[in-house]
Amino acid sequence: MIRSYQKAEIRKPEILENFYQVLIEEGFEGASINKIARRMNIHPSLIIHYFKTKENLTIELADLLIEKYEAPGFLKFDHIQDLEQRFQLMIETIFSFEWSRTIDPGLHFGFCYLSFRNAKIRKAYEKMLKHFRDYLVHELEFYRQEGIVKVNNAKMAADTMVTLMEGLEFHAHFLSEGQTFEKYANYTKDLVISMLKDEPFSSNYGNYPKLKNSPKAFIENQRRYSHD
Amino acid sequence: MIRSYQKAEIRKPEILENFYQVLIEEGFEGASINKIARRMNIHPSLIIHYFKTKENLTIELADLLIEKYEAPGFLKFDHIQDLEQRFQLMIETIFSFEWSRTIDPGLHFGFCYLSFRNAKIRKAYEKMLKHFRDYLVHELEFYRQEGIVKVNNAKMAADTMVTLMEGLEFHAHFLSEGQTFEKYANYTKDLVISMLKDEPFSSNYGNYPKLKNSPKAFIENQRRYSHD
DNA sequence: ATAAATTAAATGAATATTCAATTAATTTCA
DNA sequence: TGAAATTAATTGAATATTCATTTAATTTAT
Repeated sequence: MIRSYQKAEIRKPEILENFYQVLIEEGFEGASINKIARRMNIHPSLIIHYFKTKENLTIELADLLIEKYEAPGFLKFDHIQDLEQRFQLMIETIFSFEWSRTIDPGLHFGFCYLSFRNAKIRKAYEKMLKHFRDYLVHELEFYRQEGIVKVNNAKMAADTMVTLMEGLEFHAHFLSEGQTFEKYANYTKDLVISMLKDEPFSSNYGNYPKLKNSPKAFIENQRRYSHD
Repeated sequence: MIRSYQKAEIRKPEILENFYQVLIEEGFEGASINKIARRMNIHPSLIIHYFKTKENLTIELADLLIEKYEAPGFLKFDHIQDLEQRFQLMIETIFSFEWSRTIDPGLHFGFCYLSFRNAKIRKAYEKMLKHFRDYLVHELEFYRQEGIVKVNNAKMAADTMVTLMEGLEFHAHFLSEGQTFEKYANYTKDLVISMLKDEPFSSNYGNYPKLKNSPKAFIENQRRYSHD
């Protein structure tokens, strides 16, 4: 066997990346240290050497994936002057297909489940969600001061936004019936906006001017902040 | 080893019940045929005899749990004359703690995850959710005719109700921060009602007259229909 | 007596993990 | 600068354990 030497700082993330791929292909039941090693042409014990136990490996992967959501750049819209537009881009972003696919949806549910059994994973997940929720609370309070929204309970509203964001994936998997992600996402956006603006639902339903090319808007925003 | 003979029709559900318990205690990774057998004081191969493979065992358990949700009695409110009250009891029921705990929440997420990897489980789950959604569509159309609600897209509204019901468990697990289930559930109910009645959210927020003793109301309704 | 229910015994494959040995890269010191 | 010492990366081989499953035998009920 030809050895290919790598520094730990290269090898460790490489192992995590391959673990991620094996998980997608084989699921949590099917993913084993041997399979990761085979895939990488390295010896299984090298994985143990770096992570000690499989549990650690799983936890470190969870942490890594969760970091993706906490990357702050995607959720900065300060460059947009018009506050109404800025607000809408935020809604557009967090209910976008691209945003929902930051990690593989199957794995996402897998880690959700694991968080019921592993305190560390649960904590990490919780922290990420609360971090996101607090960001939304902060934003909502800003938009309230500026007269864009009318929320009397920002925390509850933010909780609901997180929950609906989560629900979007649930719906896409179980209830979409072949319809586009966008269709139900738009409905959800309308509901959220009517909640935040305190207007009857029908006044938003279908009327809210969806940004054309929302993926592009999202990606553009991503590009904008990827180099700082 | 003392043998305890049971007919298949007794033994099979008994195995499923014990599998359910082992799953709660040990999770999907930890649950094995041996552990189920040990728990029951029977031989592992008896389980194989009845279910052939572990996969079948899992699928049959999923089917069984899903049936619980499809039991029609819990969702019949015809005995209430006042339509507004009847409508509210429906909302109260599907967003109640008791309803959400029809099955263990951890397992619920587990099966959700499994549905990404096993087509049969996914199908069963999907069928159950759609069945429930269609029930809601039917009810919403009735209440619309009676002037209780104002929905112009019953299917979307019903999808959202299912999604929010699902989201309630998600919230309870990750975002509740020790607060009661009811607190966020009430917020969700208000949101749903404002969506269905097409009123501004604030006109319902906190004002919707929550039925006192909602658990009792739920259990009462359960009792009422458990013997037919 | 026959079929159903149950166990016994054995299977092989896969599992995570341990420990010692080997090779390469890096640092030390002359 | 360049050999020697040290550390880091990697493999090899072996571990015990657990796993689902098979086949054959045995017990019980009808």
